[in-house]
Amino acid sequence: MTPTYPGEFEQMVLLAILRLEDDAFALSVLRELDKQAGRRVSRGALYKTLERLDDKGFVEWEVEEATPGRGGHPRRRFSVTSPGVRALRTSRDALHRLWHGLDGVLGEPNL
Amino acid sequence: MTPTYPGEFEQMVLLAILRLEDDAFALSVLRELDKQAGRRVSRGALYKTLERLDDKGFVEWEVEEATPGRGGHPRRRFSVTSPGVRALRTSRDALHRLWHGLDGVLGEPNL
DNA sequence: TATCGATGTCGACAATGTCTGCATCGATGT
DNA sequence: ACATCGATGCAGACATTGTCGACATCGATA
Repeated sequence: MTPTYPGEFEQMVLLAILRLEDDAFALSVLRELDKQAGRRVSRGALYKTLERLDDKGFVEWEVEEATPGRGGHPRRRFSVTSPGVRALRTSRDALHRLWHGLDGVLGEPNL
Repeated sequence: MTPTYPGEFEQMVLLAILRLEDDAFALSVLRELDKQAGRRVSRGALYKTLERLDDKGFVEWEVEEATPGRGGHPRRRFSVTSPGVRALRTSRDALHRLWHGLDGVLGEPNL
């Protein structure tokens, strides 16, 4: 069985969750993605991705314990599992190796 | 119009082509991908990706001027176009920003 | 009570990722 | 001559990801 790699967007979602730590609710992830990566997607797009990451065991979540007055569906706090972190490391390392030595062409990272 | 982002594998292919410089023929790209990123795919998979990158204007190619004795189809030498390099920079910067500060969780890059 | 805001879910469709099988055509072996 | 091999390339099919819009829920507030 050939391993299946996390897609481009899936990686970003995982990273956004890690950065948010205890504040990793879906909509915060959406904002973080926009802020850090300039990536804007609809909520539906994000939820689908989150669902797929859950299927792969890369994220898990718990419903938030009642926040005072908040209507609608209870929100879920996401977190990245160890396999998720491992997958992230693998992808990052592969890209690093390919980027290595190409600064002349790509220029320095623009943070 | 929402820009469409290069996928994970597309990025790797572009990077491999850049690294190979004058030796960027399809099968060399395949070897480079395996060597640097540990990513093995079939030839068909690569050609399809190359075709799509061409449609997007991220790569271009020229047929090789007769190499002494080489049967089969003439091979194509690929190169990344400026839009291709730009797209690569954009993706890289987005990832860098998301990675930034997560060394504690992800560990140092393993080159 | 009508709306609003923050959530979540569904179904559809587009874009990417990936494979297998087939075709081309020098070189080499028999 | 002929069968095969090796390095290429192409086409079809199908799986996985990426992405959206529309709809549902339910406190708070107008």
